[in-house]
Amino acid sequence: MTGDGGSDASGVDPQELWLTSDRPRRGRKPAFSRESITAAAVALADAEGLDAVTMRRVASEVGAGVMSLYSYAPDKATLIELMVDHVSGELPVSGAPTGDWRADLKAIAHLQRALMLRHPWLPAALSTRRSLGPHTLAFLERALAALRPTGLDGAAKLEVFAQLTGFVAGHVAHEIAQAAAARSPERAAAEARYLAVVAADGHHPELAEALAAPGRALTPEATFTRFLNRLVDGLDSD
Amino acid sequence: MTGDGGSDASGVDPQELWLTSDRPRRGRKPAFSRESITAAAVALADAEGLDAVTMRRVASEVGAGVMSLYSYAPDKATLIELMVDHVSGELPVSGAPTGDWRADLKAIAHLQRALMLRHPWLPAALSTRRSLGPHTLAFLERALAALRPTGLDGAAKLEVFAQLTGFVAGHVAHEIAQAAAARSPERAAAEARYLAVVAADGHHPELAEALAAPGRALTPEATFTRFLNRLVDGLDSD
DNA sequence: ACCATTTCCGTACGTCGTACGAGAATGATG
DNA sequence: CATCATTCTCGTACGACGTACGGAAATGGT
Repeated sequence: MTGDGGSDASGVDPQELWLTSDRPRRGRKPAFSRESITAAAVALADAEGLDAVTMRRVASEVGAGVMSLYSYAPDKATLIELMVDHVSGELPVSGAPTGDWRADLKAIAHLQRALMLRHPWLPAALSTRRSLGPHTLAFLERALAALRPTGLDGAAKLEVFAQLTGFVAGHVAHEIAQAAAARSPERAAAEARYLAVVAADGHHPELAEALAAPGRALTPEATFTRFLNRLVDGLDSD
Repeated sequence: MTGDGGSDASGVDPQELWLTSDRPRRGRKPAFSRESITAAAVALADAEGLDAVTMRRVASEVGAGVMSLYSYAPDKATLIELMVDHVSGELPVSGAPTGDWRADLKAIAHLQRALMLRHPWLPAALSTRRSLGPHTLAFLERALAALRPTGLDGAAKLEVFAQLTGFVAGHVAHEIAQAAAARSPERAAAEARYLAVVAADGHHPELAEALAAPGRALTPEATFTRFLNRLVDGLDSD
């Protein structure tokens, strides 16, 4: 318990993390940094998935002892929040509102999607908890600015942003799962075989028909854009 | 490796789980059942959350040895899929299409939301993997029937259902998180304090304003309905 | 009576997050 | 420069997890 202003990452409030001032005047000098540890964790997750992010792996990646990490983040959940905010720093914060708030909102969603495709673990990490780090907040600020012309009240604007983010995360998660399934033909074949059995049992005529009608191959991008347009275009109808 | 038709739960294909015929003619009689184990796991998750569902806890809840569970499900992930399909059995399968497919689709979404509120671990369990058990398929069949009047092709109908489910899961997850936050005033106060600091730093004018404008208190139900309407009402605009 | 088959489950292994606390490094103070 | 409080480093250890292994027990077919 160091009171406020210490650089250690303990504290009751999760938010207190983002408020820690950076340099204590006494004591041993830190050999690592929150930044480098977070970056290593992100690189690990990008390369091998979120499950590969263990305290031991991150520590060895960064050349530290395992327990040293706990000087920079009080627990693993916090480290993941740091990761989320870290990659959120890749989101452009400039690009002020154009006046067409629908277009602005769609552009924002596309930025989020691109980020999540670049860091496929992000939707899963977001589903655990909402982070409120500086980069996340900067992007939120941009989204709120874009929503200004709607005249919505504060709570509604925040709600729209949360909903939009949730929508993008859900879509990208699905998109990634599809891509992964397509990459392992054995799994895909097994599922197809199973569905064929179900379709043949006579109790699922609609499913049978849906599977029989091929439907044109649509890029994930196109599907995303279509649903996004539907959601955003309906946004001011109360 | 028992070939096909055995009651053990092994097999390369995850789907094979749902195809296992139930009674092998030889060997010791099972002391438990997939059903009772799954039900115990569901009860546990309902009462203490998904993290409380460990093989040891489920086994002790059901009066079995830990390793006995593996005669009924090949691994924990499969057990969770069983749980998902189990609670999906609570979804009414009757209630044929009324002809107004938008209303039907909205009703379906409301049913899903109610189910997820009753089993708050469900959104998290769904985010891991899509299950295709008999109850899930029965409900999918109903949704496809409701979508028939749209004239969408098979792939598009499946996509719409996946998207709708994802939307509901995302919304309910958010809803549950909000409710949990509201129930622990300390956390809420900490977050409010933190946001106040951020709002006061001058770099987040939009956020400051959004927080200042109170906005009427809207029930989660109302918010859900609003977003759902937006999504569904835009659905046939190509 | 025998045996193939299936289930039951105690034991054990490797991995995880992380509590503890001893040692090393540092800046402030005399 | 000596002391000391402070801060960081990290080896060790603990409990909990998923689950592989394999022997014991039960069952139905022969």
